[in-house]
Formats: sequence, C-alpha cells, structure tokens
Amino acid sequence: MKTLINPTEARASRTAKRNPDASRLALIEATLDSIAEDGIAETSVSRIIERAGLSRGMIHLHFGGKDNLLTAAARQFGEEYYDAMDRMTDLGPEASPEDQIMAIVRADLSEELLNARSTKIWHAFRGASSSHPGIARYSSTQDEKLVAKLKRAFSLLAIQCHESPDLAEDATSGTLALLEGMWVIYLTDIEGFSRQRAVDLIRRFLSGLFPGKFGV
Amino acid sequence: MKTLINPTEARASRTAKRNPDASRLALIEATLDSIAEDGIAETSVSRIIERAGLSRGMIHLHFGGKDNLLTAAARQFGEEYYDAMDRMTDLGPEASPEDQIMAIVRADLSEELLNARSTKIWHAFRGASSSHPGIARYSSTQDEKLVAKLKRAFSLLAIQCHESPDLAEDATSGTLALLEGMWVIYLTDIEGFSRQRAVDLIRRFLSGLFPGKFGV
DNA sequence: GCCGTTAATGGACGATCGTCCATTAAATAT
DNA sequence: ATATTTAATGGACGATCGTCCATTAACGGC
Repeated sequence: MKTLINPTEARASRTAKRNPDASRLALIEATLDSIAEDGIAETSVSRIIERAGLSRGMIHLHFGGKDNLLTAAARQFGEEYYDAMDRMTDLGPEASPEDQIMAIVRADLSEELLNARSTKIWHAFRGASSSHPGIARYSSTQDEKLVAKLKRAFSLLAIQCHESPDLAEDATSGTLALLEGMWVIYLTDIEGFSRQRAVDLIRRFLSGLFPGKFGV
Repeated sequence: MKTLINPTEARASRTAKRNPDASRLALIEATLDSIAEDGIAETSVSRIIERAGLSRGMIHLHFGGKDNLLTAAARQFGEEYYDAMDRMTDLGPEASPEDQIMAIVRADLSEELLNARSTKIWHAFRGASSSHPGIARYSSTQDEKLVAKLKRAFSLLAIQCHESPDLAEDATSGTLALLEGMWVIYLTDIEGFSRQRAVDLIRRFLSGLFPGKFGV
C-alpha cells in the first residue's frame, strides 16, 4: 500500500544496508501514508517506524524528533503538489489565458492531485498548521503559488476583455474558493464525486463572469 | 474564554453540587474549546477535565468513554450551527429566492457562524470523520441540510427565470463549494479575511449565472 | 586488513494516554 | 431520621507516547 517514488529505493531488504537518503525518504513516505490512512492523531512514532520497516531510533537520528519529521513531510507533500501542478500546466508561452486557467483547474481536480491520499493529508496539515508553525510555513506557500498562477492568467484575460483589474481579482479569489471547496466536497464524499462535473461547473461559473469566454 | 450557552449554568462552583446536565454540558463545551484552541490531537481526557473543572471519572460516567464524548460534541456543534442558520434565514414565506439565497450566504459567512473557534472545530471534525464513524454522522447531516436549503431556493429561482433545472443544480453545488472554500480560506488567513468581500464575490458569481439577478 | 566514521538497532526512560473502580457525599425515598 | 440511590471524586492500572543512548555493524580511508 505504500507509495514510494521509486520502488527500487524502497527500504532496505535484509541485505541492502546503510542508505541514509533512502531511510529519510522511507520515513517521510511512511508518515504521509499513516496520516492518509489512520489520521494525524493516530500517527505515532511507533506506527511510522513500523510502516517504514525501520528501527525506533531512526527518527531521532535523521530528523531530531517527530515534529521535524512532520515538517519535512509537509514540505515534501507541498513540493510534490507543485511539481505535478507545474508539469500539468506547462502549455507554452502562446496559450490563451482561458486555456491556462482551465489547465490549472483541471490539474487541481485531476486524479493525480485530488485523490483520497492527498486530500486526507492536505486536510490534516491544514488543521495542524494552526498549532504547528513548521507545517504552517509549507501550507501557506502552497496557496500563495497557486494564487499567483491564477492571478497572472486572469489579469491577462481581463485586459483582453477590456474589463477592470477588479474583475481579475474577484475571479482569482472565486476560483481559488471553488477549488478549495471542491477538495472539501471530495473529502466528504469520495465515491459520489465527479471530476468532470466539477470542472464543468467551474467553467460555467467563469463563463458567467467573462461572457463569451470559457466555451459553451 | 469558554463559551457556555448560559453562564449561570457554568460548572459548579464549590458550593453548587450534583447537577448532571450541567456536568454533561460542561464536558462537551470543554471538549469543543480544547479542539478549537489546542487541536484535536492535543485534546486528551486530562485536558478536557481540567478545562471543565471536573474530576477524572466524569467522562466515563456520563459518556462511557472519550469517543462518545467526541461524538456528543460533534452532534451539539452541528445543532448549534443549524439553529443559528435557521434563525438567521427565516425571512417569511414571501421572500424572493434571491433574498433567501443571499441570506444563507450571509449567515454562513457571518461572525456568529464563521469564526476562529467554529472553523477550527469544523475542520477537526471533518478530518476525524474518516476514521470516526460517530463524528461522520453529524458532519454529513450538516451538509445535507444546507444543500437542501440552497437547492429549494435555486430551483424556485430557475423556474422564475425560465431556466432549466440543470442550472439550479449547478448553482447549488457551486455555491456550496464557494462557501466551503471560504471557510478554508478563512481558516488559512483569519486576519486577512473580509466577510463583506466574500459575500460580494459570491453575489458576483451568482449574478453571472443568473443575468439580471443578484443585484449590481 | 585494520581503524575511524557513522548508519542503524532496539531497549530503557519518565510522562502521559484512556479506562475503570472503590470511595465519598449529596439528593431522594421511606 | 434513616436507608437507598446516584452524582462526583481521584487514584490505580496497563498501554502507549516521544526521546534518548549504549551497542552493533556496514562503510570509506589508509
């Protein structure tokens, strides 16, 4: 059930030994898996090392404590999100703002980014960030980068449509709220959620804001 | 800092004794306060009884265990939300669908419902509900009632506008997503959040969906 | 092939977790 | 006034928490 980036780097069978980078990664992945499956409250040191197949002392050795491991896991989770987001929204310089915006929307709602594992982890980190400064850092940068991406495209679109920058501002905030809301709704009812319907719905809302744009 | 429904019922000074209902309520309120201030992970039996000013055995006596107390707290939290929502959206039978919808939006984003305490608790329960069936029950009914309220008003509005029921469906889901998203955004940056801007933004999105309606 | 370095182990530690129960004392019934 | 019922107390219990460290073993330099 564990999802390691490279299966061959998976922790150390009995023979393979002394691979500190792989151990660090295994601990981070085990932490994320545990949060996704058991919740952050149940994610104890014992559970983590059991999942990673490592010994008790490793967390203190590599991270200096459980808190730092959680912070490292939050950092990696955010980086994985943005690597995938950047890769999926790289449309070249001459893509229209509409296409860029819809690419962001589709990416954020794609199975790669929006799935049971990632929403559980995202939700757990969001909740913990109010009392955990380390996690808060990487949760907030996640938003800032997404906002910047959206705002740039909507500003361009507003200029094209001879609309005020005010509209770009509202469209950015509204799209962000719609995407965040979709994640919550997905988490609430994973089985009943339809990615296609979510994308179409956001398109319809944006079409109302920019008449003639966003298809239909 | 504790918010008791009736301050005079607050737990038992040294003199007042033997008030099982007040004790139950004090435990629930202490639980909600602890979740809001320290997070659900830090909300232990010891912390709860310390906040409530009661003795260790009370949780087992009144609820049979910590899990049942959490469930009772989730139930009460949901009921408080809907009592306030119903009270704030009771506009009489001849209110227009637009007014009803905006009343729901304004209520959901009002200081009474959207504040630091309630968003933290809401978020914690949402996260816990995936592994805690008791909490899940009361989290899901919360959504169902809100969806029903919105859908009724949007269906009426769609008929008035000679639009397809399909639009009412999308408007309901979209408004719900916007509201859920606003709660997440509020939780992320409480200081920077503007209720008025959030209400106006949702109105603007709805105005795009129903041209000529929703002011501006 | 020996030695210093360091990744890795796993148990010990005190603190805290949630549950439970013997006891006390207030309210009610007789 | 006495007996019964039950709310409330607070400590004991084993389990588990996160941290730390003495020990083992794999690696790189000579």
